[in-house]
Formats: sequence, C-alpha cells, structure tokens
Amino acid sequence: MQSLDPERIEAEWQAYWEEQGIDTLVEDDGRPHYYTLEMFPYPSGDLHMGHARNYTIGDVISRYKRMCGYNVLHPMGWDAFGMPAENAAIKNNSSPAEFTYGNIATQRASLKRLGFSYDWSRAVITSDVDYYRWGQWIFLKFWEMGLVERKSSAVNWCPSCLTVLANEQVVGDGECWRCGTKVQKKELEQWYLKITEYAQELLDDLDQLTGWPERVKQMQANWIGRSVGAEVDFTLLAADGTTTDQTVTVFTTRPDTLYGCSFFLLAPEHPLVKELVAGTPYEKQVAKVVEAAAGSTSIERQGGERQKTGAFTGRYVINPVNGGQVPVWVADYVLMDYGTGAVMAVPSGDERDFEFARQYGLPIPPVVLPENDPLLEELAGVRDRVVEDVKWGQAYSGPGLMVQSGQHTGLWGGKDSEGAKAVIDGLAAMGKGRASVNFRLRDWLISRQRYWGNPIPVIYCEDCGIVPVPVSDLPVVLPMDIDLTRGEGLASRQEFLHVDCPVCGRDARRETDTMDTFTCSSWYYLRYTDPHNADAPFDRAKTDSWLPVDQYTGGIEHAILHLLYSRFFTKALRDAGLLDFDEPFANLLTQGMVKLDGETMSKSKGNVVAPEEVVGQYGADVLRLYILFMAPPDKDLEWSKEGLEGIQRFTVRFWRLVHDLLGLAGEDSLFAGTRAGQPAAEAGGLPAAEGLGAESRAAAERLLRERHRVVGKVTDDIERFNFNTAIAALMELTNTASGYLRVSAAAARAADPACQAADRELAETLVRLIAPMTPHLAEELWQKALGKSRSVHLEDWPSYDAVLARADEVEIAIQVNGKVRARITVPSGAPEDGLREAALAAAAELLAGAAPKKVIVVAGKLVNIVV
RNA sequence: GGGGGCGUGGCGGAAUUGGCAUACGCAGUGGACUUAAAAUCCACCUCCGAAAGGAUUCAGGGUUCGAGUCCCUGCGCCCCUACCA
Repeated sequence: MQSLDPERIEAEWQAYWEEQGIDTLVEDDGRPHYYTLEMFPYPSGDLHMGHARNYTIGDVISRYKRMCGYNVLHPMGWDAFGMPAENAAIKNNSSPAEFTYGNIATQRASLKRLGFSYDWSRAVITSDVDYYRWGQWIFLKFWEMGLVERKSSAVNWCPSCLTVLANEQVVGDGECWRCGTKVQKKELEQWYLKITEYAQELLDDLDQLTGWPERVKQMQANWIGRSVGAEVDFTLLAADGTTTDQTVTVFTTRPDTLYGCSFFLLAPEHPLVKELVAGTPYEKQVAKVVEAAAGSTSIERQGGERQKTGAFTGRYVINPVNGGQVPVWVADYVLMDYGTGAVMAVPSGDERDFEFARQYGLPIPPVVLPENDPLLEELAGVRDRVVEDVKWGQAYSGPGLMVQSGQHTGLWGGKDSEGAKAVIDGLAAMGKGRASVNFRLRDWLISRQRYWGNPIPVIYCEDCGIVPVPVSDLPVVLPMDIDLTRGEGLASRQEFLHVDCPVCGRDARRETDTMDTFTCSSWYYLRYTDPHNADAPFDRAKTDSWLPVDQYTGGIEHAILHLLYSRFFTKALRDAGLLDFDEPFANLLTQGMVKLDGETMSKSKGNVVAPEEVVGQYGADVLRLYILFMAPPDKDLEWSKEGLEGIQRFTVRFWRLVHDLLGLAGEDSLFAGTRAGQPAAEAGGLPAAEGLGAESRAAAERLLRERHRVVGKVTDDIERFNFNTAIAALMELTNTASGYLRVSAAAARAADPACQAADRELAETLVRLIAPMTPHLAEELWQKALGKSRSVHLEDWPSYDAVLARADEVEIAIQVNGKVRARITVPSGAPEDGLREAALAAAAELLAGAAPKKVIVVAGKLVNIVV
C-alpha cells in the first residue's frame, strides 16, 4: 500500500480526467439534462476562499448528479470587464486586457488544481469579442423592442470611479458599491434599459421561484417596492392667488387622509421649484434648501435621524376634495426619484410630515382617529374642520375612523381601506385623481464613462441624430491599445470615434460610453449552452432543453443586482421570441461567507487564507472536504486550522480503512501503530481476535445495517445540500467499519470468501459515496486499490435497501409522564399492542401500582405512560 | 423606523413531520505504543453530585401525553433596507 500523497494523486488524476475528457459534455446522449451553475468570478486576482467554497458546493452537486444518471452541464467562465482592471492597469503601468487575461490564466490554473469538473471547452469570457458582440446584438434587439432609452435625469455619479452608477449599485449610506466613495447626484443624459416595464411581472413571478431562499425573494420584492394608492392633482394658484390651469400631481398610499393635508411639499430637485420662487422674496430661502440638498452627500445626522429642512415658496395649491388653500413648501426629505417628486403632507397621519409641521409651526388637523382617542367623542361624525391642531406627541399612521373629512366622514380609513377607495372614486368623478400603483424600482442606468467594457453600439450623427449601429456592422470592437496611464479613453482613438453615419453616410461620432458589466452577466448562463455559436447569442433549441438552470449557487451579495437583472433579461428575451421560459434560475443556493476570527476575510483587512496555500499544504481534497464539513452551505463558515487538520486525519483514516478492508494495508493498517501486526484492540483491553467469532459476526451484521443506513443518509443529505451531515454519516460508517476490523482477525476474514466479498463491497460503497467530495482520493482508491479501469466519477451512485438498513431489534424508551425512566429492546416492527404491553410490564415497578391514565405509543421509538 | 434570520457543551455544529437533546468533528483529559517525543490506536469528555439522582437548548409564560422545534412576552445578536409619501 502506498501512503497517501495528495500532491502526486491530484496531479495524476487531473491529467487523467483531462486526457479522458470525462468532464466534456456529450450532448443528447439520452440521459436527462441537469444544469448546475455557479456564479462566475471576476478576475481581479487569484481565487479567494469564498470562490473555493462556492465552487466546491457546485462541484459536489455536479458530480453527484452525474453519478445519479444525469447528463450534467457544469460550465465556468469569467466576468471580465470592469473597473478593477482599469485601476490595476494604471497602477501597474500595463493594460486592462493584460491584467484581466493574466488573472484568468491564474484562476483557471487554481480551479483546475481544486479538481472541479468543468467542461473547459465551454468557458465564456465576457471581454472576448465573440461574447460581447452578442451583448451588443441583444442591446439592439432591446432597442427594437423599445426597451432602450436615452434620457436626462439626476443620476448617481461616483467621483472616484468617474462614472455613473445604477440605483442598485449605490449601497449603504449612499456609497459606490465598488469603491465605497460617497455618490453625488448629477443631472446627465444617459442610457437606460426599461426594467420598470417588467416591475409587476418581476414581482409576481417571485411566487414561481419555490426553490429560492425566502430572504432573497423578500429583498427583491422590497427593491421593486410596489405601493398601491392614488394620484391626486392639486391645482396651482398664481402668485396673486388666482386659479391657474396648471396642476401638480402627487402619489399617495393614503388618499383617505387627503382632508388632513395642511401643506404641500416639493422635492428640492422638482422642476417647478425654480419657477415658483423666481424673483420673489422667497427665492433666497428656497435656494438655500435646494443647495443644501444637492450636496446632501455630506448631510449630518442628528441622533441617528436626519434633521428635516424646508422653506415656504410663497405659493398655494388647491386641495381637490375640499377646495382648501394649501401652502407649498420645498422640503429636503421629499425625493425626486420616488413617486412624482411632490407630496401632500398630512402631518396627523405621517411621522415625517408631523415632525416637519412641528418644526415649522404648521397645523396638524386630525382626520383618522385611533380607537380610544380622546378626540373621538368630540369629533365623531364632524364633517367640517373644527380642530386645526392635535395635542399628540406623534402622528397616527394606522387605520381608524375618518373625521373632519367632509362627505367621507365616518368611513373607515387606512391603507387600502373603504375610505381610501371612496376618496379615490370621488376624485375620479371630478377628474382630479385616479387609483395608481407606484414602484420603487427605477429604470436600469447602463451607460458607464469607462473604457474597459462592452461598447454601446450607437452612433451620433449631426443630421440623423442618434442612430443604432446596424446589426450587420457588429461587432463594435473595443480597441486594445488604449493607454490608460496617459489618461486615454475610448474617445482618444480617432479610428474608433469617427465613423460614417449608417443612415446618411456622413462623418459621425461613435458613442464612447460602455455598458455596465452587469449587462454581460445577465445572459452568460444562456451562452454556456452554445458557447461557440457564430450566428446568434444562443440557439433556442439548446436553451429550451437546458434551461432554466436547475441549480444556481453563489453569494447573497447578488440577491438584488445580478439576480434581478438576469430575471429581467430572461423575460425581455422571451418577449423577443428568443426563449420560452420566464425565469432563468429554478433553484438558488446562497452560500455563507468564509470568516476568520469572526471577520469576513478580505485583502484590505489582511486576514485572508488563500486556497492555493491550503491546497499546497493539505491538498485539494482536504480543503474541499473541510469546507463542506465545517458548516451548512448557507451559513457562514469560521475558518479553523485545527478543523482542517481533523479532516486531514479523517482522509488518512479513510484511506487506510479501504486498504484494510481489501487486505492491502500491511504495515499501514489502521491498527499498525501499536504493536506490529496485532490489532490495537488488544492493547485497548479487548480480547484478541482469533477468527470470525460471535463478536465479529455481530459486528459484521451491524456494519451491513450501517452501510445501508449511511447510503440512505448521505443520499438524502446531498439532495438537501446538507454536506456537513453527509460527511458526519460517512465518518460514522468509517468508525463502525474500523470497529468491525478491530474485533475480527484479518487472517480469518481473508479465509472466508463471503466475508471478503462483503468487505470489498463496503470498500466500493465508501469510495463511491465520497467521490463527489474528494474526487482525487476516490479515483486513486477506485482504480489503484480496487483495481477498476473506469473512472469512479462515471459510476452509478450506490443504492441501498431500506429493509436491510433496519435493525432486527430496536431500543424503545419508556417514559413516565414524559420523562425517560427505562428502556426495553424489542424486535423491530413490533405491533403497537405488544409494545404497550411490554412497556407496561417493564414499567410495573416504576409505576408502583399507580394506574396508567393514558398510554401513548410511538412505533419504533417510545412509549409514554401517563399516570 | 421597516423587513428577514438567529440564540443548543469550552468551540464548529447535529436533532428531516412535535417523539430518547448534545450525532460528527475540534479542543481537552487519561491510557496503550515509544528510551523519549510526534504520529497512531483505545477510553472519557453538557452541568451539579462521591454516588443514587437531579438539572439543562437565552429568560419567563402558554398549548400538548410529550416542546430545541408551535404560540405569546422580554432580552441579546446578525443580516438586509431605509426620510419610499
């Protein structure tokens, strides 16, 4: 027996698998399809432990499903465009392409060293022109469908990355998702994809995603942010108080509180603001609020809450339900990009309005009263406004009785209430309002003022305006010779910038913005089904047969960004007639983080453990098994060197056990450590094993049962991704088998053919069970120790017999009043009646004559006697 | 503020439908082997107790024959999100 040498074994079998092409997909071989996918990495350096975890989980699923008889698509690629490559290029005086492709080579080597079963012939790199040309093609397809829009709006600008960002990429307290710099607001003309057209469907179809974590679905639902309510039109009064024909519309979820509107608010960025105050005494104060809001990145917080500021504009609007004149204010807490940018303030029913009213001395008339409110007696049924100001310490935003609300007084108010409906109906009849649904989701801003990305295929012509690049002119190739260290960008290349207008043929200018990298990752899972297609992004027949992805595995950080964008792309491509399914990922597994001393591993904190290092020291199999064992995949994993070494010990024990079972162990026997050639049991005080005596026969029986039980357990656990307990069960089987070998003499086993066959069968089972997790170790044992000539990874998953897994006898706990007082052993499958009798007999002494009131029998488990 | 999740030995964690709490591993302790150590093997290893026995899944209450699991209250922790009208 050779000693376990991971370095030699792993190199040898990786070469063998590659040469045999066992991971290369053979399409349409008659087996059912299974598509397992892990989120592809960004090539910013070598792989980190989070990648190792993500891809280990995916690899176990892939190998397990293959052994279960599926034709498994298990691809890998790189999300290769983006900022870090630009920054690194400037720092290292090289180019983004050099940096990116260098890291891809490094990561590819690391992935191979970890023994992942990817079909490398299908690798997709998003910065390859053969890939991104189809991203441009899809952009033009979306253009055709009316899903592309160029518009001017207040956008998020990262002053460090020198580019705009999508709403989803502004994180935390208004920071850039990539560099953490405070984002600024800028009014700019940019390219958008109309994801909002799919808002309702993106929300509704979350219900279809039964294989997604509730948490992720909730996060997406919150992000989409559907609110039901109404739009209300307020008529603007001129400066002299006369009526104009101009209206300002608000969105509200509480139309029932409309009678309590005592002031009207505009966002500082609202286009009307300037116009209202121009040349008036109010201009100065209002301008102050507007300016402060523009620099709101530096807003101070007071006691965790922002101080609200605002200013009166000197103008009024008319409340459509009661004709009341309402002062118009500008307030910094009103957001331009939610609703209409204008708000009807109802301070008695909204905490923020309440706070603002108190601060500026504005009235707070009550309109919806909570139960038991002292005002109920005074105001019940009162239609006109008699109380202008409540004495409350805070607003009441719950449901309640409507008062001081004209004809709607006495109705029940609240979100989506009868009162709300009645007010909407009244407004609709007047033509001053309508029921409305508002979404928080904004259109997806996809243009980036960066070089290292997919060029937006658009041309600006002085005569023809904005012209899409004709499909026949694709791809728009990204020039590779841009020198970022000299401050160059796409506009620096005349041959890129200047182009003949596709319509009129005159000199025109190319768009120099590139697309958000998230557009590249929004459809890569489709490309894997047909990665070399030169005529189309993908082939409908292939996507139909492989998608949706059966199992997608990746980090929770993509809960909104990537997963929402991909869902949108899928739906849009479906509507383009290119796909026939609604959702890209049927099942989603979000793996937890890898931590060290309770902190997330990160380069900046300097607390990283590099997978490469661990592989070098312990081997890929040990790293993989450790990652799977230490925590369930969706929980955070605390790194522990001791734990890693424990797993290493287990792999050695497993290795020796298989050899022992086959009679191949010799001096490396599990029990060779104590006295040469003698079972350690002797030293441990057990009688020396002489042959297959009664004790070893009993052990053999136990072992057979355990074999069937553990195969069942490991199968169930892998199906449910409980890899940690699957490994625990394998450890138990290993321990049971060691116990059996300890009490039975090797010579006697070798002399008994039935015994030898059983031992061999067990060894084969063990190797097949561990194969998805430690593929190299398993292959070495399978081919070298067991003498097989075909890869273990092409074998069938072991089967088991539930009947054999059941013990002949089971131990039944006898409880008295719910506490375990005794145990009896009965034949398994004993009938309930018998069990009851046996239990009562066994408990007679304990009961001391007390008559049982009730006896509960749980078959095969326990009997509870209630006295 | 809103939403989601969690709380089990010294540690990571198990308990699949309400049915014997603490599987498996780490750390620790003792033993065998060794001149010795490491490695290996064996045994012990929730707490109190000499033992018999008792207590124990953050705390308190409830439902139930029976609760780590379900319900209520409180405490603590984590994650997401946030002037969203």
